[in-house]
Amino acid sequence: MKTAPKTRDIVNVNTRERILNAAEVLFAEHGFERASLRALTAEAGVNLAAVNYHFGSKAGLIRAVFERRLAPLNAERLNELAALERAARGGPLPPERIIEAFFGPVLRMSMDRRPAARGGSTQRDRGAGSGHRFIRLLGRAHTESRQAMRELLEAEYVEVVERFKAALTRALPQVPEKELAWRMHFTLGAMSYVIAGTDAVQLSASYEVRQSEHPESVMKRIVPFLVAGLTAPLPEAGERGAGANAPANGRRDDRNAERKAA
Amino acid sequence: MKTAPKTRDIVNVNTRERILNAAEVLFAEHGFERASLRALTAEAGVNLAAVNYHFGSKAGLIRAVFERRLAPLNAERLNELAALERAARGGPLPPERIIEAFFGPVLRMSMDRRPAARGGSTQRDRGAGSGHRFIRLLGRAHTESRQAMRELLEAEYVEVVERFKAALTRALPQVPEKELAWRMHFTLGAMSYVIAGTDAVQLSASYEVRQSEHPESVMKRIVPFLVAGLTAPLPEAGERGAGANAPANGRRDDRNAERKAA
DNA sequence: GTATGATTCAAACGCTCGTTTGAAATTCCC
DNA sequence: GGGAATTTCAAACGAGCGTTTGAATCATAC
Repeated sequence: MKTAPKTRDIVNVNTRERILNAAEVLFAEHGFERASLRALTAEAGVNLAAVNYHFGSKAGLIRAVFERRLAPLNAERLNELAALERAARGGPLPPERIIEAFFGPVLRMSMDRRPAARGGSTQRDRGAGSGHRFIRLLGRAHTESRQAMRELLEAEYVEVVERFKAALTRALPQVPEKELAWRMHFTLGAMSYVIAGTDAVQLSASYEVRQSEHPESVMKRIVPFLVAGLTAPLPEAGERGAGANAPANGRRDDRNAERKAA
Repeated sequence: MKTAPKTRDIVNVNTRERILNAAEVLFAEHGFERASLRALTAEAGVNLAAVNYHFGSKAGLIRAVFERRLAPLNAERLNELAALERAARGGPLPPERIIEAFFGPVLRMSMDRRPAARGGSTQRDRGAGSGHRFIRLLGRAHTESRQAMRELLEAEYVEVVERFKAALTRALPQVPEKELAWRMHFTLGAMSYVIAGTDAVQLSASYEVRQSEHPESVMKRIVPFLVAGLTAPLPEAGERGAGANAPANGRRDDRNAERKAA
């Protein structure tokens, strides 16, 4: 067909990477099941059998797609957290810094719109950057329910989750461990939803909201939201608290009112 | 095979409902793609062709599964909201009541563990209640990216979203419309993640957290979290507020840049 | 009882999928 | 330059999918 890779580019793009790049695109676009190896290898301009030759199976390919990007991403998260802790000299970190260290690398990667890895996209170039594509894929993976996918992500995430949980525990000593686990769960949900970009309920009229918003502005919006949630008054304590009836002014400088609970 | 439905039960369970019930189970368990009509009709104890006879196609079946439950669910949401507004006599509602009106019906439905609809589950009875099953399915649908699914949900949700958005706008007048749209987006993300029950990153050690937790206690935890987020200090305004300790480096002083909105 | 319409059934159709195969092409190394 | 290893290729395999078909069965009204 349109395979012109007889004459290799100056920078020879090997088959493995072409497959990985095409897989990122198509998995993000159609999901893991619906993206067929035939469509995928056509997009990459390689032979159908190449996937099984290089990755053993489709499942192996999926694993490789994640390993290629998730490891550096999580390493960056840990780096940022370590830098914060170094700067804090043993003191607790501000929760917003922790959130930023976790979410920032993802958002920054989602801004990465350089052409894929090593001059890859030979076929029709989709313009979208490799990072951006992977982040969409990652969001999808977060809400995936297949056992294999869960295990794959869990393995990659285990250290990151441990470290960030510890940091948050120190940053929010007034929040009991169980409560904090739940709040991290809510936090992860909000984040996943955002990076997945698949708001099934497009908020109707305000649909345009998400369109063409810059990642930095997303960060500016989500961090206060999550920090407020993480530091919210504890549920079991007293009244329903928060901005309850006397609502309006989101001010709530009663911040450390949440003294309750050990 | 094990099909004994020659002798109908006293309460005749018609084929349509048996299919819908089995579809709920298997779609929730394996997803829409992976759950085949063959497995589904076997579970229901009906003939393979019955799906196409009664629902036209697999897509028609999916649509029917949602319509059967989503319409009543959203009607209940609107009812609760209307009751709140009646009680408030024109005044703004407390945000936590609005959250509860939106999330409550879902959580309550997830507690519904009565046997399916009309004595349905003839095959091996899975014990799980029909409501519970559907909610898991709904959570999955929320993170689904297929165009048809998005449109289906959007159609069912459009009125609910409009009404709740209006209520929140009135309850939180200090939050600009665009900011509120984003915060609703985050809110929906946290909710979807919870009801989907597919936390890919199981928070490792605290994995047991989500296990066997009662819905009411989930509600008690998530409502303060979300209300705090919805009423958080605005990002462009003044300090990062919240529980921010003081210190740390990353201070960005460009604060009130961005004077946007209405 | 018999005609009529609705429903169920076993079987097959056409298609796409992931994977395998064995030969051809290419690359590598001496 | 030649032999071995690696990589690519066209083709096919076998399985599973959603759907269709046409006859058998059932329910209902005369």
